[in-house]
Amino acid sequence: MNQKRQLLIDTALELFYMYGVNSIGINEILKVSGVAKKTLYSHFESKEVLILATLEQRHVIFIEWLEDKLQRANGEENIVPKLFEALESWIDNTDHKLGKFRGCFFINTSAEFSDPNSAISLFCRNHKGRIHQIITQYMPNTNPMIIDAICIMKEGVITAGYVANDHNAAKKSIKILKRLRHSFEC
Amino acid sequence: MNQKRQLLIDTALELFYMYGVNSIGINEILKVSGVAKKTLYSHFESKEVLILATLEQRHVIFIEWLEDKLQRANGEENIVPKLFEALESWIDNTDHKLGKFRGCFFINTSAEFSDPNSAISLFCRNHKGRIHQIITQYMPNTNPMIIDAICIMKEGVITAGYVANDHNAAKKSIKILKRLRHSFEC
DNA sequence: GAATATGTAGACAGGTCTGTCTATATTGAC
DNA sequence: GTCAATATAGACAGACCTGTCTACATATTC
Repeated sequence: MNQKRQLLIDTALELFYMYGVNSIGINEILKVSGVAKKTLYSHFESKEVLILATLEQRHVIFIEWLEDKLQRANGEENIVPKLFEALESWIDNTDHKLGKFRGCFFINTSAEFSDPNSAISLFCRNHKGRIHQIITQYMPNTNPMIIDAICIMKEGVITAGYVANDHNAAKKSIKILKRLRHSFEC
Repeated sequence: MNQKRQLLIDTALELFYMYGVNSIGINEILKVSGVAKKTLYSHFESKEVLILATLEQRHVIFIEWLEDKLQRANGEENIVPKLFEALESWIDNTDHKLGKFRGCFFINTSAEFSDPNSAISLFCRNHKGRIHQIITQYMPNTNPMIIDAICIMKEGVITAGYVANDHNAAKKSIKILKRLRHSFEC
């Protein structure tokens, strides 16, 4: 059944994101989902493959969330506020689409895998590249330096939000990027 | 002996940083260091206490490294280039003081501990606060908005360097921050 | 030289982990 | 009703984990 497969992915993503992929064992996922071990291993040949499936799932959800936010901006100069307000609502737990904030699943998962050429590390790297692409796509007339600033600061905001428990970085970023944009106009 | 204690901390820090705290067992640290298990547990009452000691050690090394770099800047406007060139050399492995680059030890370790009130998470948070303080201290006449930008981008550069394998973010940050500074002067 | 502190080596307990396997139950197609 | 696919429950193997413990060795201090 694809239902069981999906239930396993949903349960695993929830637990992996909240507690870290190395802290959650297969048995925990089975207990919470109520699925049998044999069923899990008929859908996923190993835990690593299940982790990759949860990364894929998170990737799809994150991009849906991001594009939904960016589409609401009217005019290119509104992309930055929309993006960073979205990040702020994620960090503040006032937006529930991405679950209770515990940093970036891709950053956290990368941190647990030391081999930069592992399938998991590569997936996380590609995810970040894809996000960069999407932001660029929504800002075709914006100076590349500003796009770079947005992408660098976005990572900083998420990291500071999780590790340093900083809830103001997003608002600060909007002001900083506004000023940077103005410096190109005068 | 404090020698054994120090050897354990050095070995543990090296392994924890390279592979992640949950991927390295006590036995691995004992094997590499050649110290007996009883000795380890006479110095550290648990693995968690050992992890805290390695965080403390990394904190001291990182601050020494950072202050050494910042002290070489002549004039406040040179702090940003010095800081981000330092980050670049860390990421590029041309500076060996912080070991082979595998992201930020504090970010990575935070990612492995889900309880934000655990001693480990708190230590990581305080470390980030201390770094913010030091940067502020070296730039007493700089606009707070620029300081915020520096701190947010610094996190972004380290994260992008590790997860996305981006080696250009530091150079880009220098240009962005230079322009931001100029926007305050004219 | 005796006493004390500090070290080594590693067995062991009790728990967790991934992944395999057997035996049985349920479901849907024909 | 029968057959095949898909599910369940959970024992089990073999490995690894942290932390305790015993027995013995070495080094320092008095």
